[in-house]
Amino acid sequence: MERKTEQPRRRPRADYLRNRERLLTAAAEVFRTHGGQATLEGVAKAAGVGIGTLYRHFPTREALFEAVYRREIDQMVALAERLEGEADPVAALRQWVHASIRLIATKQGMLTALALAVDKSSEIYSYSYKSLTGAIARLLTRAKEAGRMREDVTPEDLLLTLIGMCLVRTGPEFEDDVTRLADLFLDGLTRG
Amino acid sequence: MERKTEQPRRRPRADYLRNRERLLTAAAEVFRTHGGQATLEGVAKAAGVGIGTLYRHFPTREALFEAVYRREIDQMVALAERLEGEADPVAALRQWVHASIRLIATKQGMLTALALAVDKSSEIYSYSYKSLTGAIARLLTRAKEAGRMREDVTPEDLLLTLIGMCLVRTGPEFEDDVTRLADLFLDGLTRG
DNA sequence: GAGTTATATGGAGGGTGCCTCCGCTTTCAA
DNA sequence: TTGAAAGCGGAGGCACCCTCCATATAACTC
Repeated sequence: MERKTEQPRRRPRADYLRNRERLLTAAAEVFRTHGGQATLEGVAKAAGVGIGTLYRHFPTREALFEAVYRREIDQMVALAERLEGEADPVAALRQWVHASIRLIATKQGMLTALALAVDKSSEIYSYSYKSLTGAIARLLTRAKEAGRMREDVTPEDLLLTLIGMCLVRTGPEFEDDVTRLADLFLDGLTRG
Repeated sequence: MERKTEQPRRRPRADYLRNRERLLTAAAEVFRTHGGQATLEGVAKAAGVGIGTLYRHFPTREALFEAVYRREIDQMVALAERLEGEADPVAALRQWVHASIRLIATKQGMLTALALAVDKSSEIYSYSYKSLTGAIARLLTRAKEAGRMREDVTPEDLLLTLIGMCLVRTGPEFEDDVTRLADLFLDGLTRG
């Protein structure tokens, strides 16, 4: 028998780490400016590496999206957890929605990129969907327990509506417009 | 001076009309099954014409979308006009929303196709947007005049939200899911 | 129904992006 | 210093985009 766990023979090569970092930085920038139509060759060029290198680091377009945006998803989840401490559960939910819209606004192209390119069966999709649904669920439950929220609203309802509203708007008015729409929706779900 | 209006010297050629019809039929089918990623070469093939013929009839991808879907937009507008006669203005609005979702459901791929491929400055976009906004405006005004609707809701709010909700769902559950979301939204806007 | 002309056809071809593959280079560590 | 594992880049094959034009054909004229 060999050893149970093969520990890596070598530490990662310096060029590997350097190129990976360059690719992520370049990709975030290129997606932000070009949206979902950004070409991967453009990302590689911006990062100053060959296209082959990009594909070895991120074998699919989705893998690249995932690496670029997982951080943002995690931020949204973390914020929801922090807001569980808020006294007013409806205010907490609304704050979370507003903050999420603001976050997405700074990453113009993120959502379009995800919606256009990401297969619903992919890992990044289910990871994001599950994390966010879970985060919303806790905020929602508190509001319901306080009797301040329609009982039949699910976390999915809220997440999907929020995403949909973000998808139909673009440009400089994004944050204001989407916030307005989301508030209309939230007003209708809440009491008090 | 020549004659003011040049009347066409000849009537349209039979093959022109035939091919145009074939292209529209094929395009509707291909978009329905493949969504916005459908290739135009695929459409030409399905129609049994050369790619060059497709491009002469519809010089851009958007021109083809426009020709295929203008009818559907017009249907939604016509329905809104018919519903202006309804006694209950809130019920009328809800009926319109439900019917629109049902219509879109049968054209799976329509919305994705439009959202992915259509530039916001294009003719089909502004035509659709204006027609639909106008149609909704009249339904909305009646509901407001009856004191049954938030005063600060605009037709754009409703249209964008509806489109957004349609964008985030796909598959066999489409109609039920989207109707549910839209009802949540409408409930929150209306009184009585 | 033959000739004339306007109109329409199809597909080759040049351009671009996708992704794979593999010979060469760099880094690590012995 | 040197062997080999790990990583690199870009050529190349494929698919699709769209244009262009030599060829084909429908409509009109007499």
